Parts: sequence; structure tokens; C-alpha cells
Amino acid sequence: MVRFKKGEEIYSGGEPAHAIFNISAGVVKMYQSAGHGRGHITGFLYPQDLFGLSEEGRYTNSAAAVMGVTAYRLPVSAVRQQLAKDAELQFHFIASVCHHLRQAQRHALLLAQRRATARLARFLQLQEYLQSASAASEIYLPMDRLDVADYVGMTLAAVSRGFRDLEARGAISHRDRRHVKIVDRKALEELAFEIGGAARTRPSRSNRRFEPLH
Amino acid sequence: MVRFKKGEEIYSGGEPAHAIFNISAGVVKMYQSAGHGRGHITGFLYPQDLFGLSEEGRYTNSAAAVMGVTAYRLPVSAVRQQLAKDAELQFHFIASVCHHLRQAQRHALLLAQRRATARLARFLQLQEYLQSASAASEIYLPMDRLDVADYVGMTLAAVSRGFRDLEARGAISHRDRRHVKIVDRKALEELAFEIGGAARTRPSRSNRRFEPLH
DNA sequence: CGCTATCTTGACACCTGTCAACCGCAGTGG
DNA sequence: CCACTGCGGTTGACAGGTGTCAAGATAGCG
Repeated sequence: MVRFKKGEEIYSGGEPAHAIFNISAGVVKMYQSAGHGRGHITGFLYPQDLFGLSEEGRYTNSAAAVMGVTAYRLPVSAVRQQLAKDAELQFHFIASVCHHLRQAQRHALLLAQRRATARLARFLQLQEYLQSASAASEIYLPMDRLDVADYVGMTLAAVSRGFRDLEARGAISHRDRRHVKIVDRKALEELAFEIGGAARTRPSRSNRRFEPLH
Repeated sequence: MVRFKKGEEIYSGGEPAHAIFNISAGVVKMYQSAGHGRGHITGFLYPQDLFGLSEEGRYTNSAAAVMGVTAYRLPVSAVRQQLAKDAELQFHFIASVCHHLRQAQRHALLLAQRRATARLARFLQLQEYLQSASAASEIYLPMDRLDVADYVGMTLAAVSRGFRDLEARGAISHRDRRHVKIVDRKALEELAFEIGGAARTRPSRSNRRFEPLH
């Protein structure tokens, strides 16, 4: 069991992967530090999420705490042993990877949107979906605006403007910068499409079920 | 064993998932038909790739043949039985999902680039990486320009201009529309970053190895 | 109460989407 | 053998949105 302060780096991409982690409380971001300046965030992880996938014994991404985090640290050697004989664990493992895969694909779908409002609308839908278990009727954004920007592939300024637009169009409202409420769900869904086309988008309310491949 | 003609749909998202597929020859695209007009392509699959992942018994994406395709069709019931007892198969299964996950993350990284040339540069790097097994020194693009556009999240016109730019900058050359050669690898890597920043990007030459999570 | 980090807002340039015309090629039929 | 047509792709003109940069506002914290 380990703790990380807000902003603290948990591990860095490329370094030897000695352990995987299971979040107990808090929020973690996975990212690639894109060479020079800022990086790109590939995902936000919530309690119960497993992370620390390695390739050839080295972490493929970097991970850092978005807020105070407590997590279980599982040495790979131990995990490997358990995996070999524990069918239940294998199941969880596969389910986790499948979950991350679907998240990554939704993320790609988000990034494929060209309009700032569409990206943010989808971002909010994603966050709501991830939090559907806990509270309700209000989305809590644990990350700051810069993290949002790095996740949706835009700049700080564009994110700010985008949220303002969403509010101006009556889709959302906000108590403060981190608490957003979806006022008009239908409007938000329409904004999630490029021009404002027809409606659709099934939230697909069903966490962590998987079957075969891709 | 089944065959599909170029452009033929293999399955459609949402319909009951009765089977998963293993590509023997050809190229398949996975996509989400984004409601109204065109869709977004989430990935291209090559021989040896497994696909057909379902969620709650229904396919999560749609799949279609980019060119003539032959594949093995594996009924889920049979796969499920085998999976329960065959450790080797389980391993392949997990490795496959991990592979798709990494691909999805690379795809997201591509989509996070704002410049057309950067996206296309990364696209070419991805394609080269996927084909590193087969031929060499020349990349074959089995998909048409529209498919490329739907994968990199741009329009046909922008893709066309983007390739022209890459060539004008001396990074690539092309025999015909589907055969691209990387002339100046370093230039391409620099173009893969936004402004043309510093160099990096490890191709990470290592297919299908996985270990723990994310 | 002031300081700093975070966030918002404004002005402007550039890039990419849009729309349309044009080109090259393959298949078709005369 | 050659127009005709259709598809895939390229190119051009233009407008709109987003990045960039900088200034101003707000919130968090000592």
C-alpha cells in the first residue's frame, strides 16, 4: 500500500516495471511526455483500476497522481505467480485490459471530433459514464483544465472557451470549475456530433463485462 | 474459413456476436459509423489479428474488408470452451488484447496532433511498424484515401495536401498512390511532432509481447 | 490581506474544413 | 480504337475555428 501526493509521479515511461498498481482512492493520469514541452494524456484512472502495463519489462506510459492517491503496489513477480494458477485473477486481468481498450477507443473517438464543443461534450459524457457508480446528476472533474486540455488534444484557452460555449447553449451548468451538471442531455448529445447532426450515442451502461476479442 | 470481397461488411456494431475472426489474408478495418454520414475508423487489422470483441454479447464496432479477405470464423461457444482449459490460447488472447490496446493508444496519440503533416507522419510510422515483418523500405497502403482520412480524423482534401507536404519537405516519396517510401526518416520523425520540435519516437520494435497491466 | 497558480478573455494569424472544379484512370460500349 | 462515364484523388478559393500570445480575472492558500 502506497500513497502519492497531488501531482506526484508514480512511474515514468521506459523505466523497468517492477510493480503494477491497483487504485484504492484518488485519480491517476496516464500520459506520454511528448518529447519537449507538454505531453498527451491517454487516460484517467479511478479507484479499482489496475495499471502498470509493461512491454518488454518497461512501462509504456508515465503515471502521475491527479489528486492524493492511495494504491496497492503489487510486485510483478508475485502477480505473475498468482496469474499462473488463479483463474479468478486471470478473469479480472482480462476484463481490466478490455476495459482499458474500450476506453482508449472512446478516447480516439473523442479526439476524432474536430469541434472543441464536440470534444468537450464527449469528454463530459465519458466522465459521467466513469462516475455513474458514485454520485449522480453532477459530474466532478478531479483534474485541472490543463489536464483536460492534454486529454482532449486542445489548448487551455480552447477548453475554457469550449466550456463557455456548452453553457451558453444550455447544455450544462456549473457550480464551480470542477462541478459540472448536465442540464440538457439531448442538447449535449447533439453537440457531441460534429455539426450538430442527428441524435444517437448509446451510453452503453455496462461496466467491465467482456467476452471475446476486439 | 470465410471470404469477404473488398468493401464487404463483416459484421455491424450492435448485432449479436456469434463468432470471432482470425485474419488469414487481407486487411480489415474496424469502425464506428458515426450516426449520420461517414464514420470513424478505429483501426486496421492485418493477418494473424484476432477481432470480434463483444460487450454483453454484441459487437462494439463494425468491421469491413479493405481488400479481399480470408479469415477463420470461430464460433464464440467453441472459443469459450477452449479458453477455459487451454492456457496457451489464453496467453494468445491476452496478448492480442494488449496489442490492440497499445495500437489504440498510439492511434490516440496520432489524433492528438493538431497539424495534418504530423498526423500523417505518425500514420506512416504506424503503418511501417505494422508491416515491419513483411517487406521493407517501402510502405504499402492497402486502404484508400478516404479510409486514411477517417482514421486520422481529417478530410480527404487535407490528407491529399498533407501527403504532398510530406513529399515537398523531402520526408517521403511515392511510386504510386499506395506505395510510399520514407526517404528521410529523421525529417519524418521531426514532422511527427507538432511544430517540428526535438527528435525522439522510439519505434519500439517488438510485436506482441505483454506483461502486466496497462 | 496579499501572493501565486489557475483560469478566463481578447486580438489576430494560420490551418484545415468546406465546396467546387479539375484530373487521371478503369471499365464500358459503340 | 476511341468517346463516355464513374470513381478516386488532387487542387484551388474562401471562410471559420482554433492556436498563439498576452493581459486580465478569479480562486486557493498562507
